Order: sequence, then C-alpha cells, then structure tokens
Amino acid sequence: MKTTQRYFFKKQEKLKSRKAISSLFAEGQQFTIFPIKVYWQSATTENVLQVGISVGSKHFKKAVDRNRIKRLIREAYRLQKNQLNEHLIHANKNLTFFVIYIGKDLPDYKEIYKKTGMVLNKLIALNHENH
RNA sequence: ACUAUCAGCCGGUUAUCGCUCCAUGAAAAUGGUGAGGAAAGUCCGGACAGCAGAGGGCAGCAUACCGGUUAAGCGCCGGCUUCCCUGUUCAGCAGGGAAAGAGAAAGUGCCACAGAAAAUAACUGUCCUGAGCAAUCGGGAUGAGGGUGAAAACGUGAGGUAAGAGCUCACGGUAAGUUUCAGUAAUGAGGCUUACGGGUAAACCUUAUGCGCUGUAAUGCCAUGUAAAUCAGUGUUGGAGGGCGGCUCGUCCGAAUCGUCGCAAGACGUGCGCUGAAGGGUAGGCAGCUAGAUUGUGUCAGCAAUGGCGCAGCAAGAUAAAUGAUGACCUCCGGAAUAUUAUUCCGGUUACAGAAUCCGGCUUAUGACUGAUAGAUUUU
RNA sequence: CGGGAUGUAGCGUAGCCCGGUUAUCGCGCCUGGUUUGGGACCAGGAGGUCGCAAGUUCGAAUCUUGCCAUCCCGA
Repeated sequence: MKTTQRYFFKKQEKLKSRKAISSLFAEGQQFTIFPIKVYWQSATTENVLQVGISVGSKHFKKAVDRNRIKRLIREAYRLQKNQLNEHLIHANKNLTFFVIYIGKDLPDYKEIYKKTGMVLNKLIALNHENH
C-alpha cells in the first residue's frame, strides 16, 4: 500500500451499526483528552478501522454548530489517520472507536487538528501495549 | 446623517484534498449533482397512507361582522361597524392604526375594598300621619339630593304632586320588532310601534356551522426466530369476548368439538376463544422517497388576494445522518501611510441559521447593501 | 419525526380549577439574646419583574395567545 498518500474517508470507515455502537458504550474502554472523549474497542479479527463522531446536544443546541464541529473533527481525522491505519495493518488488528466532543465552546480548526493528533497517538500507544 | 415599515439580494472564479446521490465502467476512475427565507417553532390547513365504516341521541373539539379567494384553512384580499391617534374644522370629513367583532333582552354564577345599596335597593333625607308638653318613638309613601366606587338604576328642560318619580310632554340617546329605499351581503339613510333591563361569555353557558382516529418511527414486502412454542386463570352457543374508537340506545359479529367415567345431572382430559405472566427474536435491507395544488417569465381577467393561457426549465434525497477544510485572485467595506486623480500595507468579506414524506400559510430569529414611503432632530 | 408535562425567595413547595385586600410553609441567610466560645434553642428581620411579552377585565401568580427554558414518553 504505497498509495496511502491519498486521504479518503469513505462510508465503510464510518461506524454506523446501532448495535455496534451500543456495545461499544457498554463494554469499550475510554479515555479523555479535553475536549475530546473516546470510547474504543479492539479485537484481532479482520483488519477494519471504523470511527464514529458525535457532539452532545446539551451544550450545542443549534444543529449548525453540531454539524460544524463534526465536520472539523472529521477533517482532522481524515488527514491524520494513515499512521494509525498502517499500525493496525502491521498488528493485524480490528479497532472501532467513537469520538465525543464534550467541550462547551465552538473550537477552531487548528485546535481540533492538534487534539485529534494527540488522540490518535494515544490510540496507537494503547494498542501497542495491549499487543 | 438617524429610526420604523415594505420589497429585492446573499459575493464570484480557481487550485489541492475530501463527502452524498446518479450515470458509464470488470475495476481503477471519469462526468454530472448537492441546503433556506426562514430549511426553525410545530401554531393552523391539506395531499398521501393505514385502521374503522347501518344508524340515532348525548358528550367532546373547533370556528364566530359580510363577501371574495383557494385543494383547504384560525391564512390572504376587499368592504362594514366600533374604538384610538393626527390634521382640518366645529357638521363632519380626510389619512393612519387596532379589534378572540354572534348572544348579557334564554338561564345560572361572580363583581374584593369602599359604599345605604353591586341588581326582586333604601342609610341619611323629603312628605303624610299617630302618640307625646318636648326630645323622640311608631305606621305609611317616595326613589329627586348626598358621599363611596372601575361601575349607581336613560340625559336636559317643563308640567305634575302631600313630597316625588319616564308619572306625563318636548327635544335628544340606546335597544328590540316591523317596514321603505340603496347595496350580493354585513350595513347605511328614514317611517311606525314598544321598552329603557349595569359589567363580565379570554366564567358556566346558549345559538348557528363544521368535524371519524392515527401519523412516513404511517404502511407494505423481505430477512432473522427450538416460536402456530411454555405456564396460570377463565369461557365454550341464551354464549366469554368484540365492533360501530368517548358514553348510551339500538344493532351486528362471535369459539369446535371430541374422548373417558356415569342411568342421569355432571366431573376429568383434549381442542378452540379471551385475559395475564414469564421468556424469545429483530431493532437490518428494499419500497414509501421525491415531477409537483412545481419553478421562472410574459400576457390577459380582476380594485386586490388570486386565477386562465403561452414559452422556457428540472431543482438534494441523507439515515450515528452528505453539501466540508486550507490557500490564491477579483469585487465590496473599514483603518493607516505616501499623497490630492492614485498607490502600498493591514483587517474583514459576514447576520439568523442546516433539509429528514411533501406542499400552502402563520409565528419567531436576523447583518450588510440597494430602492420606496413616513417621522423627528442637527447643519447649510 | 410525533406526543405530553412543568416553570413561584438561595433550595424544596402551597395558592391557579372557580381572578380580589400585605402571595403560604419548611430548610437556609442576617441581627440580637443565651454560652467562656460554637452548636442547639428563643425573639425579630430581610429576601419575589410569580419564566418573558402582549391581550381580556375596574383588577391577572391565576384566564387567553405568542415566545423562552427544563424534563418526560413513543418504533
């Protein structure tokens, strides 16, 4: 896979199954890098990486703000996920995780980019330990 | 220059990376496509879908000046009446605005405090009269004067009377009935008769008109399931239960029997109906799902809302839910410097806000610019 | 997407149906007393745009309408 310089984020990479999400909340592990909270779960079956993004409607009442935050996180994830993906291919692992924005203020793109990078590094580290 | 209202309008091009859907393709990929005036609130009205449909009565809900408009409406347009403001004038007229604008003269209730009394009025008063030396007390008539209050029993004047009173009369006001004219109608202008009985219906209510219920998480199909399964109660044909969605009348539907014991009545088991318990499965795909009371424009009819006809166009369909990120240039705005035309630099290019079945309205949120109308102040 | 309920002092509540005189109660708060001091107790007091706005009425926490916020239910 030398053509990983392309930064896709296709439908298959989104976490869409209602069942999978509820089991993730029930059984998955979690950590927080403010203002982002992550639930994650890994297994050693197929090589699949799926992610879901959400913003609580308690702090952001308007759909415009929620959509904006989700778009920013998605963009940041898209540009930085390749390292995580390569690591998973090497380890032959399956990872699903769910990102929740728990801050109260509208962030700007640079901050989100930085924090998302930290989250992904932490996920890599955690999976390395587990292995 | 400021404020208010109404109408229009939401920057453009391009590069890199990326997303939804569609088409082509074996695939890689290529091409096309992609959010508003409110997409919002869910306040009205429909379309569409499912369920239920022999009906009567009651209850419930909604609407409430008149006409038009529309698929429909608590919307919109035009008119009427009442009220408010402004101007002119002293009769009203003109302009603007508001109205949940049927009925209080069908009935019931309520009207705090104050006041004699808050709706079959009588504290003080006035008059007549009886008792008494007198002060005063008793009987009757009356509803004019008095203060209170948001509201006080048609108004003014005259007659009348023991004192008074719409008790009578003149003028005026309001309401009801009837009638003439104008108007499609609400209503207006008059005639005649009768009455004068406060407010509140966003208190109960009355009258008239209309109304089945549930909503795309509707609904249909497919997939999944030891599941037409298990346990308990109850009924089994003068009958459990159910429908006509609230109640009732009336009416209709409605289960299956068989075996054993017994002379029979009946008992037990089984099947079926109803109710409940415990438990199991799916919470995934497809359809519904976007071409329609459609959008733009011209013209005709109409005071207008709106409608007819012609021409051109096709304009999101996601489902943990696409329409994004970073730059560049142009345009526009603001500031600073050089400078008076202009150039350079810096900052901004946005408010409210994101489709979720689809339409027509209403309500609410909103920045900049352009145009129109109205208002007031300052400067010249 | 559809449906429903509730907003009253810092907190929890009554009053709302059927409008009326200074808006109720408990905890908390403040002041004073009691105590060596604190707590408890006693006495007194403050604190309310009744979620916001408009309307009906002589008069609105209460009735009506429109907004705002919070909470709940539904395949």
